[in-house]
Amino acid sequence: MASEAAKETANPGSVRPGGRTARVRSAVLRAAGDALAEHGLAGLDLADVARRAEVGRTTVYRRWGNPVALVADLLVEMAEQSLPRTETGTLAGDLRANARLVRRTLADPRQGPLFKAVIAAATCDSRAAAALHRFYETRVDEWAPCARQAVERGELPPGTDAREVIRAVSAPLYYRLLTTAEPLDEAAADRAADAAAAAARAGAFVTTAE
Amino acid sequence: MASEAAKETANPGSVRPGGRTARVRSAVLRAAGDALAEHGLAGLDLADVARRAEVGRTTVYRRWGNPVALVADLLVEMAEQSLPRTETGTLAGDLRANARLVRRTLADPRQGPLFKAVIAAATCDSRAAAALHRFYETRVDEWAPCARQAVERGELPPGTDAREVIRAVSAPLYYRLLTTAEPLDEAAADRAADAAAAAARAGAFVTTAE
DNA sequence: GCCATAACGGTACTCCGGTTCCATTAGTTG
DNA sequence: CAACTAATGGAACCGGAGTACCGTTATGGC
Repeated sequence: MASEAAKETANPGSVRPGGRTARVRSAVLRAAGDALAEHGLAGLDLADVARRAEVGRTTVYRRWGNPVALVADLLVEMAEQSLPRTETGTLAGDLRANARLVRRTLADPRQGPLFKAVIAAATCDSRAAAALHRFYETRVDEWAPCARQAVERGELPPGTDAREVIRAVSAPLYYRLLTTAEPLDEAAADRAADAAAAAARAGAFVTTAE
Repeated sequence: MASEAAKETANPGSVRPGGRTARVRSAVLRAAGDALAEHGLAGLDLADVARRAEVGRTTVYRRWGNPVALVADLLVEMAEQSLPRTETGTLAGDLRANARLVRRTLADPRQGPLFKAVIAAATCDSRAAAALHRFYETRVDEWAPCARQAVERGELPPGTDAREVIRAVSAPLYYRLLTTAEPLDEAAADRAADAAAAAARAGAFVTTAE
């Protein structure tokens, strides 16, 4: 009896997710990414996004409603498409590869501003924050195995928290991106990787018992 | 001849910076801090700030104009008041003290959200970004001596970049704050300090020649 | 291929964030 | 302490962001 009363008005796009709806979504998300990269989160105007996506203004307001909700959806999309990791055989090599990949992303003229905007959105809205956390969770999980293998190889002490090692590589790069005016060059990436490797070897990421 | 043509309309508050003007500024900045801590950057409404500060709506719009400009000014204020650092006599001790101070700040129910908001603002506006960079520059400079002393003591290799060591302590804490849902506990702070110390001892922050 | 309806998109409207105007208050200067 | 004017703040105003309405399109089930 509750069949039509229960769902009320489930978000548009959830009942007929194929065809046009999917096309609209991807066009809007792409446009939103462009707009974010250009003007940042504060300059994100839904009407402008609709224009760029060649989609009705009404549609964007109905399906997303506000800028941060749109960013949250963009993050879900971004989390889905992860790029493969490279394996070099040594911890130092793997971490450098990771650091350089992160650096290249953050220094990219489109991706860099986009990541900044997405982080800003996460600080404003808990749904966006959850989406961002998920995004980084998948990214870290993708690379954690290289630290785990280093433990097996004997390069790192047993009990080392593999995910924490990977996070230690990214952290200085994000910190530099957000809090300094200095450029994110390859030297900074290598330094971040080397520092993480050194700290890991010294046992800084060994989880004590628990 | 250019005496009155040159300045045009210098921002209100710059000609008579004393008395009431200063009082209004500090009331507005305090109110802005409260509002940011509560609703985040996206929820920052200038009219609301004016109400909290018991100041005319017009005044806030005239002197700051938009949310990010207000945040930028707030950052200038925050940069001025730096808290003194404690000295323990060893690198490990000093870095732990620093890490715990940073952690306490970021975990604070008012300061934490405020810092998030301020970082978000910096990603939206270059003036806010410049103010944020200045803020961290002064904070890092405040603590860099402890790494410099460690070099003199022989705890760290010569040529170590002291400021980079301090940044390495904060980086994982900010990274965790922004990209994960995990809490910022004291263990995380100590781990950050230990990792930075280990990396520094291993020479990860030695600036090669130049 | 046909029907029911989810989802889109144009138009008209509303409401409030932001501005303008001007009278009032209070620093600052001589 | 008097005159000058920067700065404030109330009130009226304006424009555009966001909403409501409804006809049109095309998806998904049969």
